[in-house]
Amino acid sequence: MPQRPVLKLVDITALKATCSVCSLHELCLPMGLAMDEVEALDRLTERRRILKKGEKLYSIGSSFGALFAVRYGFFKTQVLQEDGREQVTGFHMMGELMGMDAISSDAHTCDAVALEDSEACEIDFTQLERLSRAVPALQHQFHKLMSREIVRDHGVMLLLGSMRAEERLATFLLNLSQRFAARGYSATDFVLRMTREEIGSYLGLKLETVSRAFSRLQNQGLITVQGREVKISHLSRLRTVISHCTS
Amino acid sequence: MPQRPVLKLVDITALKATCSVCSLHELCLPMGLAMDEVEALDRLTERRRILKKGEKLYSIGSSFGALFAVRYGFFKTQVLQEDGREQVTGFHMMGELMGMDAISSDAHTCDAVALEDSEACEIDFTQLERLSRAVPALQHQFHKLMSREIVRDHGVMLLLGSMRAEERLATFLLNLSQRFAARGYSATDFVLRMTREEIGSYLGLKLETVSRAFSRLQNQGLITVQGREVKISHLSRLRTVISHCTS
DNA sequence: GCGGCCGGTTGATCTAAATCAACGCCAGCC
DNA sequence: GGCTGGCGTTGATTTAGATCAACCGGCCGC
Repeated sequence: MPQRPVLKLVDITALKATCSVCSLHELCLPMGLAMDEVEALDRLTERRRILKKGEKLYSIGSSFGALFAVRYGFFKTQVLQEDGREQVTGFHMMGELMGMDAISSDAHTCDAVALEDSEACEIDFTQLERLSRAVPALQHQFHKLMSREIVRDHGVMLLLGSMRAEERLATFLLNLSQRFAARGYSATDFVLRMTREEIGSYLGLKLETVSRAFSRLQNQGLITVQGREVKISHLSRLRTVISHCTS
Repeated sequence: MPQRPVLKLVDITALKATCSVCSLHELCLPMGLAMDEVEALDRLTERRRILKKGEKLYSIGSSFGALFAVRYGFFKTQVLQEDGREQVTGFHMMGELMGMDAISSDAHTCDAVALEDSEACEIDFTQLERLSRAVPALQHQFHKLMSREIVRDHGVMLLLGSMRAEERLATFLLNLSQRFAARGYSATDFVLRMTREEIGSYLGLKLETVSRAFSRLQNQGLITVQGREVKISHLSRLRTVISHCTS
């Protein structure tokens, strides 16, 4: 299995417990909080949602009451248009916060679908606002996470607006690599949780184009792909693909 | 001049004054606040930034200390890549909040450029966080505005990822129309503040393609364009362009 | 008044990616 | 064990938009 935890990971019972002992501490909402503050946060996140592959965490139009933090597993979020066209707006892995799009209208504006068996913490939003009024560090961390989402989206807009297929795929792989690395997994060997079609939707490409881009990166000796298993052979050279592609 | 205020607008001295008397009340941060709460907000927004066309409100990399609310005028925000390619990430008109991308890293991640002579309120972010801890309605309104930004970006991602040129332009025009209308201006007659190239960058198209798309919409009798003056002759038919284009 | 430049339009040609199509592989299931 | 359907790859062809190029009109500065 190409994904190897490198950080010490707490055992499975601890994983089932609260923020205070959660290994995602440094990625998620509790970051930077004092012990007693984390314990207050614990009380907001008692509900867990366990999902099988393919199940929805929430749907477009459903009423908004809580944010979700990915505990383990993998999600995609997608928006759709009247005519059925859909666009994957993001992939979400452990420690990442989902559902912030719903605050503005009190209803979810996208579907969140588990791409493998997953678990998420449910964080009541009214209570989160209440607690963050009392805990400045939590308030600020929450604002940072919302802001990060905006920055991430701008990055995707740059990608969709001005990159060619190969650059898009390289950018996507490097982003995954960096996020896996931040979680203690290998930056170079990982298994994709999504289909070529989902990658294509996210990158604004058709699945055939994604497949060809994979093959081309492989022929250039930058990566090895076999289905969903990816090995990045040259992280630094892969970086140079972006914006050196052609023009 | 095709842009006619329809709402009552306060006179120019009032416009120069505080949130309490600002005509953008219902669009901006003060929305939903009680009178005394708005007055507290006033104290955070004493600084004004007046910019000539072309000047920058802030730049990529500059340190973050405040958000900005557009008072009058028009801005674009853009991100750029090492190789110089740039992407317009948004256009911002009065009542809209800018700079939220900078919270996550304490530094601005995009340039904000005035597209005409403009003015913005500077809102110290530390103080805004402090005040919003005391005023739940302000806290919630701020969260809504950040969330709206995320939703907006998802919409652009959908556009960039799955629409054809004509649909993209129609979507863009309808969005402007709706925002002008919300501010008491005509929904059908307005003057664009940006060049074809800037529109193109925002929509992921080259300027020639934007120009041709304008011409095609005009030939279909949906709009009238003369340079930057746009008249939407068939709002509802323009809406059907989106997602009915071909496929 | 004139020249130059910027922004915009339009035409001709090129090209990256979409589309159409065939095929291979594997997993799950009668 | 063989069948089926989903997923992925690859090839041939088409096409939307990019690129290259010419031209127009208005504005600014000299």
